[in-house]
This record gives sequence, structure tokens and C-alpha cells, in this order.
Amino acid sequence: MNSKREFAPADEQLAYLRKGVAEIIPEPELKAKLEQSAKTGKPLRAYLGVDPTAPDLHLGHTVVLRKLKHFQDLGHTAVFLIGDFSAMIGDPTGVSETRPPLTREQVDANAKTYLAQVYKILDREKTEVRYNSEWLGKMSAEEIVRLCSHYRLARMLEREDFRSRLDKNLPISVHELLYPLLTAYDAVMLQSDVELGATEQKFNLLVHREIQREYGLAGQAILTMPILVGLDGQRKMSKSLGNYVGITEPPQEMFGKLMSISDELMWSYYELLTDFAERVIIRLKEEVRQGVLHPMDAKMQLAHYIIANFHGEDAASAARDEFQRVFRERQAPQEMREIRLTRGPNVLISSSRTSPNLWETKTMACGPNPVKWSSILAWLEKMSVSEVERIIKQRGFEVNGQAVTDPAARLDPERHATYELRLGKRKFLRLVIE
RNA sequence: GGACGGGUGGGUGAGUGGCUAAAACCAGCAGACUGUAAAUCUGCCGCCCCUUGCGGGCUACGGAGGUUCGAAUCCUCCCCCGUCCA
Repeated sequence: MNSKREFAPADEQLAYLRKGVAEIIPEPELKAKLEQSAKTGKPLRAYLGVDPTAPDLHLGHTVVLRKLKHFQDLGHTAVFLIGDFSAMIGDPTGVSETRPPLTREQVDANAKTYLAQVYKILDREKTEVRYNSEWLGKMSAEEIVRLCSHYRLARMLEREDFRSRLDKNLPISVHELLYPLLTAYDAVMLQSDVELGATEQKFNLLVHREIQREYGLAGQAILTMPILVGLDGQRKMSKSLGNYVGITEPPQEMFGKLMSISDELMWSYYELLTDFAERVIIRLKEEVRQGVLHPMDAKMQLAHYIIANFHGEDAASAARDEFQRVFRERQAPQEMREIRLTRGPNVLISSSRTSPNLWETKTMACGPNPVKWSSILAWLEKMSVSEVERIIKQRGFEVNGQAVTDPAARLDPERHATYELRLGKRKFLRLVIE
């Protein structure tokens, strides 16, 4: 891995790396590092630290991952750091309250699912994966104290999130102050040349750089990426806000979600989630503006591109065709989630395929008579009965293409039949009674 | 350790004894219109039950008790947060 390599000229590399970034701090320094590396044939160490706070990655995470991939493309070393230790502290960035700490078990479980997802973007062979518990878990109190002595409280309190919590009389726990310091220690241990992160991480990344210097290292360059705005077009994409597209989601699901973003937002997705060159994106924009290209078509192309990244060309095309069938031609989807229902003594048993070889079965207690649709749907879709009944009353429920508006309507589970159901805009399922 | 202020539904935030499942706004959901875009309009927006009705029940204003015919509102204790002082 350390054998001498050939690198493209620093200028060229820099131009490639610059696409889509928010900020490079300081840019001349990154350039110097690139030059040095080209001269010596020694790759730069670029890293991205991610706390495994949720089991799934979404498109928002991929923005920075894609940039890390760019370093990989240029022949540098990409280090993917899993913050399994720091996740237990919780990053205070952008939060207005102390996060509930994650347990070791949650963190481990999440970390496990991360890598498979990360390799959809990074080259598995060329990625160095590290866990920060490797060193943080072993730190002695003495080492922690020493680490803390390298930073000042006033500097810490400069950050916006602490400042505003202070102003609003909201609590700040002391361990939250430790977060940037401990993750700075990661940078020290990794001996990184560059660290990537979202713009909101800027403060943390800068602390890392300073601490590295305190420990006698050169100090990494910092490259920040813009935050991906979520499907609502307002707030950042995040799982807890529900405005996200998960990268393990089925292609159709992704297609639908991506098509629901606003036309305006589409351009930042083009910028941050595709490798289209800047000028290509500008041209598309211009075509839409002039009315040559329908914005919906531009969006379909975008969705297709993104989905192909994760599921391949064929799946992306299939998702597109399906989308057209369902929403343009207003037909029922070809493939819908199929649920088999069987009658047991005073229970209903459903089984549905959750993944190729995994079936989930559930039972619901019920009397011997026909059962209300609302109860069945609430049960199957994990909603409350009131919620379903509301949708039914509001004409959001169809059985075999026919609106059912009576919230008390029932299904006779004795009759063998197949029903195609639609609940609301997006929920389709086929119910087979056996 | 002392003094003071505060904890309301997913969020912001009204409400100081019954008219309050709790104003208003935001978010969310459904429908109309569309391109499952935006904007707009209409309705819904704790949970459960039924004969779906301006129907019935249950739960809810940090926690536990209490006063009262009746409490988010009053009292007691506890927990949590903040401010100032030390």
C-alpha cells in the first residue's frame, strides 16, 4: 500500500476534488499536500468519521462518502472511521438538547450494518476501516486530562449550538464538551492529511486540526460538503425528520421519494448526488428554464441515476417504468407488497415477504365474523385504527380500484379472494386470502 | 448550600378550578388541482369501541399523593432544567 505511486498533477486533482464542496480550509494547504504527495508518490490519508447512531445510511450521508470516493479515485487512501465509541457520547452539533446516549449494543449493531452500505460507494478493496473504540476505549484518565488541557473553554463555547443553548438557558452537559476533543484524538491517531465532513461539522473538524498540531502533527486540511436538504425541501435530510431516502430502500420506493422533491431542490441533488460535471448540470438547468426539457423528465433522469448507483441500471429502469405506470397512467403497480392472509380459530394470520428468503408472519385476534378493513390495515401497516379510519373517510382507500368510504366496511376472511388495496398516496398492497 | 424562575400534545406556545382532547401557529396526513413538483383550496390531525353519531369509553398537561361534585389549573412531597449568589 505504501509503494510509490503515480499521481495526476496537483492542479488537476484539486479541480476534481473541488466539485460540489462547500469549503476547503485552507485550500493552499491542501494543494501543497497534493503536490507533496505527487512528488513523493505517497498517497494522502483522507478520512471520514461517522457515528453509527442509526442502522441505515441515507442519501445525506452519501454526499460526503462520494467525496471520500473521489480521493480514492485519485489514488489516495480513504479511511472510513466508525465512531463506535464517540457515538456513545453523542455529537452535540446542531442539536438543541443533550442526546440520549446509545448503548454499546445499539452501536455495535448499527456499525455492523454500516459497512455493507458504505461499500456501495467506496471501493471495498481500497478502504481502510477503523473503529475509534480501538484507541478511545483504552484511554486512561491521565491521557484524557492531557488531551483536554490542549483546548480552552472559551473556544469551545464559541460554537453556535452551545452558544444558543446557553442563551436559551438550555442545559449543556460536560461530556458534550468532550466530543470534539475525543474525536480530535481520532485524527491524531489516524495521522490524517485531510478530513471530510458536512459543513455543520466545520467546528469539530477545526478542533481536530488544532489538536493534531498540539500533538506535533502537521494539521490536516479540511474539506466540507454542503448539507443535503431532505425531501421536504426545508430541513436537512435526517431519519428522525422522516424526510430521507435510505440507500437500502427498494428502487421503487426511492423513485417515488425522489420524484416528490421540489423542482428547485432537484438541482442541489444533481450537484451533490451525481458525478455529472458542473457544465452539464448548468446546461440541463438552462434547458428546463427555456422549456425545452420538462422538469419532470429532468427529475426522472436524476432519480434513475441515483438509483442505478445503488441497485444497478436494470432495477433503476424498472423502477422508472413502474413509476410511469402507476402515476402517469394511474394504474395499479405491477409489483406490490403481497400479503397472504389465513383464517385461524378467532385469529387472522398474515405472512409477507420482507426479503428474498425471509417471511414475516403475524397474527391478529378477531371474532368469528367479518373483520373491519380499518383494523386489518392498521394491523398490517402498523398504524392506529383511528388513523386508518380517517384516511378511509377522506376517500383515500380503494379496494380493487373502487373507493371504499365507509369506515365500518368489512372484509370476510372466509371468502378466498385477492384484493388490491391502496391506502393513501403511496401504500399499495395485494391481499391474498387463502 | 441559598434565593428566584420554569417543566403543556411531534415542535413552538396559549391556557390559572367546569364551556378544555386542551387556543394559535408549524410539521404531518387525506382529498381537489397537477408533473406523487411548487403554490392554492377543503378536510383531518391522542387511543379504542360500535348501529360512524355534533355516539360511547379510556388515557393525557414532569412524577406521586391530596383538596374538590369537578384539577393542566389549588395544596404537599419528589424529580428534572435554568438564572443569580457562594
